[in-house]
Amino acid sequence: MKNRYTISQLASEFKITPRSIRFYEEKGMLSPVREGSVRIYSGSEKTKLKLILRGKRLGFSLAQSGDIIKMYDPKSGNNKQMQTLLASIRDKQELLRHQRQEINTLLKDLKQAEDKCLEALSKS
Amino acid sequence: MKNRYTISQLASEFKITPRSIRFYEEKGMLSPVREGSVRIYSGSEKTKLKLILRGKRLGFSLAQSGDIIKMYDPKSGNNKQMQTLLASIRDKQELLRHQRQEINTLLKDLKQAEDKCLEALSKS
DNA sequence: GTTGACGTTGACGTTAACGTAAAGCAAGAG
DNA sequence: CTCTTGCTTTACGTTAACGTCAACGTCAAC
Repeated sequence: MKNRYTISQLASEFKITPRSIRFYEEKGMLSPVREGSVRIYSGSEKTKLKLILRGKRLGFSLAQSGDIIKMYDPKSGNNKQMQTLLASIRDKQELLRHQRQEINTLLKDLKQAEDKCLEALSKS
Repeated sequence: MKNRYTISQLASEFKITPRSIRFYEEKGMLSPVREGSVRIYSGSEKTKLKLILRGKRLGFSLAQSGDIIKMYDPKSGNNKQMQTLLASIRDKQELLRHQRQEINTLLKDLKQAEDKCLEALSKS
């Protein structure tokens, strides 16, 4: 994994604007290193960005995506915090399984719609 | 399937406000019958609403949810329109399958995070 | 007959997630 | 040295998706 990305490299790779990346930083979700005043992104920062965008596509808010990201580094907090984290991880899993179920439902419905389309076309 | 719902019945059933339902109507996504001036929702209107909300949970915009809804009634348009509809149905299917894949990826990652949590807790 | 629950239509306010424009530094090309 | 390119910050604008509020109608109940 490469370890040096400029803001516009990431922007073009993920098809977003630099503005968005800076915005995510404002929200405390990214913390690139500075060289002088320019932002340099490490591989793990890039991964965070990827997770943010994936979250977006799945309909999560930035805050929610932020929560998910936090789950990736155990943060080595105390015992109680760990329990809390574990609980929220399981919540998120539950939510994702539910979402997957809804997608399956929609896919089934769309398959029916597709069939109706094909039938209509065959009769023309 | 019942065939008469008032706006607040639907609102409370779906845990949203009447305001939201009227908003969806403004956007042309619902068209309840009027009795005098009050809105009466049929079973199929209710189904539309359900689809709108499901779309929302899956991260679709209202416009996108609107597109999905249109796919459910073949509209009996002409041949060319049907082809277009079929194409967009397949696009949406593709998108949903992709989303499902992303969910699976996230679930895998969360499972790892969960394991790391459990391990950290067992050592305390 | 008025109170209260429920409905209506505007109109304006709000939040999230950026876009856009202004103004400036820093480094390489000509 | 100037020009261009890419990055920076600051600040205001925008869009989607509602929330909130005001002002009113209506019908049953007390």
